[in-house]
Amino acid sequence: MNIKEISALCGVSTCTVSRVLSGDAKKYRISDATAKKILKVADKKGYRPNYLARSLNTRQTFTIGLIFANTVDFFLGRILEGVEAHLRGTDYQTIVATCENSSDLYDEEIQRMLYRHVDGVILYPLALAGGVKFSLPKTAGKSESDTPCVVIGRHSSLDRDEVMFCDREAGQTVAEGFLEGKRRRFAFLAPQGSCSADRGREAGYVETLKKNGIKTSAIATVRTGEKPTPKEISTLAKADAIFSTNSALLLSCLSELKEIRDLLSVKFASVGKVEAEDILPIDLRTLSVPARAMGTEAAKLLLWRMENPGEPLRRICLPLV
Amino acid sequence: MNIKEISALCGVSTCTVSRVLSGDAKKYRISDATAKKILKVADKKGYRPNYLARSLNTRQTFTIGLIFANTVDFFLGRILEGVEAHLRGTDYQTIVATCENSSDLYDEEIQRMLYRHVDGVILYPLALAGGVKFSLPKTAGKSESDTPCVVIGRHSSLDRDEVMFCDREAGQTVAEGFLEGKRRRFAFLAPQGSCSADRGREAGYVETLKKNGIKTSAIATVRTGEKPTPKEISTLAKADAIFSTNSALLLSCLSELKEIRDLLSVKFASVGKVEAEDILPIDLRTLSVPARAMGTEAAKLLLWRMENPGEPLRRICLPLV
DNA sequence: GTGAAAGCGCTAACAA
DNA sequence: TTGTTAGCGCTTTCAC
Repeated sequence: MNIKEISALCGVSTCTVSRVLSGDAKKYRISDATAKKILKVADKKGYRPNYLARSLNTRQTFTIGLIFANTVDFFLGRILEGVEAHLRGTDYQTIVATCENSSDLYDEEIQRMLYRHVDGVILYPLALAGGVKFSLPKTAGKSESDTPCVVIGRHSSLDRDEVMFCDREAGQTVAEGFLEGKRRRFAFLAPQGSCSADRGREAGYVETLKKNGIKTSAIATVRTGEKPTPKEISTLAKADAIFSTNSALLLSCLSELKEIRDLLSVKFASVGKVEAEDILPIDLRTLSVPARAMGTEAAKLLLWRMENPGEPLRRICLPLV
Repeated sequence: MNIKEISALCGVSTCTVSRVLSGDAKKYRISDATAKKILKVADKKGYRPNYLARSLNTRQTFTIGLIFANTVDFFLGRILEGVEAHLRGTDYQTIVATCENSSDLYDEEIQRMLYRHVDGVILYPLALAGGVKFSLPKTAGKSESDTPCVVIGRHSSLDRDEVMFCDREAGQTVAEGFLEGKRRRFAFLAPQGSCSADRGREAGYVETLKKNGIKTSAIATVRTGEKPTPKEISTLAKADAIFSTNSALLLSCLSELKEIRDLLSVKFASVGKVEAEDILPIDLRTLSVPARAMGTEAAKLLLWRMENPGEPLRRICLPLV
């Protein structure tokens, strides 16, 4: 059932049908009678416009690309739900891509999105190996810089609108909690890749500790890979306050840590809710990541940007709770 | 940069360009010279075909719709990665939709996918309120039944290819473990909605217990909502072996359960990995859900079905580990 | 108020 | 081996 058949059924031209069905009946001052007739027939026949054909003309595909450099477990679903919650009621649809933390895939997926003519992109960027600077996708070109894009969760070198977490503040909050608990030796635990979120949390944490008279020598930083090494575990074991940038990472270290240290004498903190928190036999404080809100805010910001291409960049920061 | 410009640059017709760039140079016996020339120019100019225009002709959009009735936490990201891993190297792209467990949204999203002319759909269906039978989406029509579709995780009333978990076997495995542990009073814990996965796990569990001489009166079933009621908790407290169809659900009950019962005297089992499993002060056995594999298998099955529309239905069952 | 006609970028039947 | 021509379903001038 297409516009042509409808027009035949109604005895009007395809273009009149198009006008009515695009909601432009008023604009073109189409008579109520014809408009109603067309709408009725279209409804009865279950007409659905072909968005491919429409997009070919309008250069709008009503698709939003969502690119995750890696899937962040709980995260991804929540962010997605947030995005969709905001997009619901609009005609936009989400295309997703995950990149398994590979920079080649990351670049490729960005290109694929552009090829698909997405109207905008939400990007959770890659965390690079330590020391490597964030870089523009290799194939960065004009078309890319023209597509509206919101960066979430981590900074990238792209100069775009952003929705971030208040990572520095989170580190600060944790440090303050540790200080109240009269701790003396501190550790910071993060995964090996470098991302702005982890760096921000570390900075806020270390800064606050130092400001309160803690010496650098009493603050250890551990950046661990898939499996923590014995050396890393023993570094952690010396601390009586451990802040991990990532709950899953912390938990994966605990089973080894408990072999060489009494866990109850340590204060823990980490980012990301832990399901079994209240029956866990440790003193753990977790900060929740507002993932869904991040999705919603990112979608909101992206739609706004699509309407307002000339406006200055916006940066939103969401507190961890 | 479109096919027309390329053709002008090469001094050939658009259709020759189209043939070469679609990889059909051989098929149409286009001379090596022209083919090479076209490829070179296209490459130099960074030509990217417009897939909208192509799809309008071919009636293939090279998109796969992925519909999640609800986001299953960890699950969603893993399934998505599995799907994408299989789709990588093909030209297919994934469109996703989540439905927040709402049956209205679920129907709507299915319609949107069809409207988008996806080439195939992977569907994680809705779990309905207790007693309600699974139903076809309200707007089920011809076009829908024509779109290839693979159902994952839970049965639906749709008669389609499926990738499921071996739920019955999982229940059986758990029951056997409990029996070895000389347990006497058993419980099964599930969320309130009814889905085939939960029913299968329950059936395998109860069946095996009964087969081993356990009386019905010694097997309790608890179907709980968001928050377990005191009554539900006290039912659970009577058991010395508790199998939950869902780890998160189990954990959410434990904090209350521990107030009225010594957790160490209970054997627990549940489906879904628990991060902190080895430092958790309970006797818990978890079965892992092969979510990524499910994604991969579903994608594989869907592509196969798209190629083989006439073949009989296939049902794949993935063991929980 | 409505319609005719051109065209979005590409593919495919039919010629040559 | 290549080109001509006619669309795919829709939007959009421009004309009446």
